[in-house]
Amino acid sequence: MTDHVDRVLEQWARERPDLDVSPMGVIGRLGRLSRLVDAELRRTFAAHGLDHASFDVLATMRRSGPPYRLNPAELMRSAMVTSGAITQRLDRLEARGLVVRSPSETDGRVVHVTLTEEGRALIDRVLPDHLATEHRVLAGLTDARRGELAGLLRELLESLGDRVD
Amino acid sequence: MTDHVDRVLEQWARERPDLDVSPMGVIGRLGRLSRLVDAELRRTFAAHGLDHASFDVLATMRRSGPPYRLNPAELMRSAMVTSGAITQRLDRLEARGLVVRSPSETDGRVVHVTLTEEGRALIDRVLPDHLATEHRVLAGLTDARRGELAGLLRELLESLGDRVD
DNA sequence: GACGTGTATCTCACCGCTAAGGCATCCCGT
DNA sequence: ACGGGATGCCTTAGCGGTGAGATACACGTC
Repeated sequence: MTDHVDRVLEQWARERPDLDVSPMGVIGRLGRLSRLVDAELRRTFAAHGLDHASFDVLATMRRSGPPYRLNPAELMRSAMVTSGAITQRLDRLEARGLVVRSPSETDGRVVHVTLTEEGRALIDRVLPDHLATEHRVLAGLTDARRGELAGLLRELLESLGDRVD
Repeated sequence: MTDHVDRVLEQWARERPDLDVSPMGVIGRLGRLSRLVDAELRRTFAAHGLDHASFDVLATMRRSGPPYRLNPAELMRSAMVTSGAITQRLDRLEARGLVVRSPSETDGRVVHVTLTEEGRALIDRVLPDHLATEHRVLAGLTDARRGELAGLLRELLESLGDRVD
């Protein structure tokens, strides 16, 4: 009963017994899991004509609550991508009529991004499907194990500076 | 003491109390952690003139042991990317003289990829730095917590079909 | 020994992200 | 009032990945 990473650790132990490769037990698995999960989520997004990047922006704006308005800078921090990536995401979403950009009246540097009615309708349509997919992905863990995992991941995130407040 | 994902869960609870967004507690954190860790590892790779893709191929070949020879298909399964991605990775590595491709003598479809002496020297030079970075990334967890986390991630990976043997 | 199915690799068009830099605007100390 | 640093957003070149498809070869079956 081993996974791919156990195999990798065995190989390193044989080839480079002088090195301590134990952190790969966590980091290697994080990477593989992230790829597997993303691939799974991607199919749900595609079924609604979306990709991960577009979904992320729409979801971030939706959960911010009325009036569904954020700035590119806020979206950038939330998504952990560069400003250029946000500009391009917004270009695509705006071209599809899912968001609109407008200049701020109080700060000439700032742009308001607002979810359109179609954007809000789309994300509300996708969300239940998306959550069903996420549930399915985690179906292999009991609720208790899921709670433990979420707690450990939060600990690690906080130690890396992913704090709020 | 909350992280970004706790904030997200609060927002959804306010905006869509009808939905069970609990799986985001795991999947959202997985995604953020993966991005943060990748960004950290990238800097170490860059310091040696590498990127994640190149490092991954070189490391896979190195840990396979003498004669440091694998096929594109094996690299593809290990890296979980498409065949096109492997072709391009090998093109780049071959152009730098870090691997060589040669036709199989026994199967006309198969290509042998072999680590050159420079390739082996490079990966052995990068590895200690890379492992030091991985250690640093996990420094916020005790050994016991790291073990728990690795175990939970393996459980989830196995439930998603990432088994060997 | 011809055929059909499956496997291994490569090709190519397209897509999203990064990194670096540019420009406009705001804020603050003097 | 003003100069300098910070901030917000956009631009662009280049890179690595996907997805669909092409090509070549292997192998079992009739």
